[in-house]
Amino acid sequence: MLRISKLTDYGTVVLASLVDRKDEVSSAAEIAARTGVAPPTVSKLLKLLAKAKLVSSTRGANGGYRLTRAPEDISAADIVDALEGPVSITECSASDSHCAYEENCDTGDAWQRINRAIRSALEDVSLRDLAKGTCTAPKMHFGGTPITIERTN
Amino acid sequence: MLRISKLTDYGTVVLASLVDRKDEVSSAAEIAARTGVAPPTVSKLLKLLAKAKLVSSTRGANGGYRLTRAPEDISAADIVDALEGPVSITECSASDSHCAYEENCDTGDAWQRINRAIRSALEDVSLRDLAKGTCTAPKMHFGGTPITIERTN
DNA sequence: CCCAAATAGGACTAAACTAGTCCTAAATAG
DNA sequence: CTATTTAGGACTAGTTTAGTCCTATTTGGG
Repeated sequence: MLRISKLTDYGTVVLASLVDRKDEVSSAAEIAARTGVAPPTVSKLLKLLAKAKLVSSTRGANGGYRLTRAPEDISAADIVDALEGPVSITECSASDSHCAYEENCDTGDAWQRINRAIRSALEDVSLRDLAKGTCTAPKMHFGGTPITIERTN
Repeated sequence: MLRISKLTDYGTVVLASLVDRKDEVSSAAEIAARTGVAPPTVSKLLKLLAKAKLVSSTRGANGGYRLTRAPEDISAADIVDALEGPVSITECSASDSHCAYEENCDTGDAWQRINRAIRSALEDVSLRDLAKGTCTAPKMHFGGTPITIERTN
């Protein structure tokens, strides 16, 4: 029940690989090599993460990405929001959807309580916590062969 | 982020429609008429819910479904489990998957903390709570036209 | 005893979403 | 000026989800 997408999963791996490199930039290719995630996918992820301001980018030769904030200040909620959008547990509790029965709806309430609880759980875990190890991707295989994830600590 | 499936959403609507009918059985067709959810879908849902023992079924003429327990004793977690399976937030924290790096993995920890928090949020909300109103489905449309959900209370 | 009303179970189709790739443009260091 | 690297978006393939339908089984009632 209730899965985050693989992309988000990879996203944490990518971000985790930047945790101990606050002062240097890493190119998408380097990150791909380090994490074992396919280069085009890393690239896509970094673009999304840059748009969400979780990483900053430097263009041109010797360019690359770095975290914009300390790993302690990036929460799992930030990552999920960046990569999956702020969609909510039910259509009906998503901010931009409105159901025709809204006026006399009491249910939303219960779902929204659940929703808030989930959010706060996600907000309580920082990238630092997630980066303690980096097994998030593992069960994954690329082209049939299991990938190798390098630990960065 | 983190959506439950529409089927689960409809599932709560279906279950909610049984809340105040503890002593009679309702046929799938009746429930479909009451909730506005398409009959085959209702049927499918009820089979799954019956398999999970959230409803009991009576076959044959005048048969139908009823809740097996009081609405207070059915949690949102039960419903999600019944309709989506006990899948977890990451592949890696799902009970039956094992990643190659498990032995030296500390990350799972953080995700699993999130996972537990989500579960407990789901366990804290009962069908009774969810049934206070029944707008869960609404934003949905069938064949392009918005459906009408009858309130049962 | 037979028929109609129901559920059980599973096969199947279509639509939506996700993952992943690739191409072109713009920026920048040397 | 050229090689490197990000930005942005188009596109494809694969998977998953939603939804439908068919056949078998059970059971109440005429």
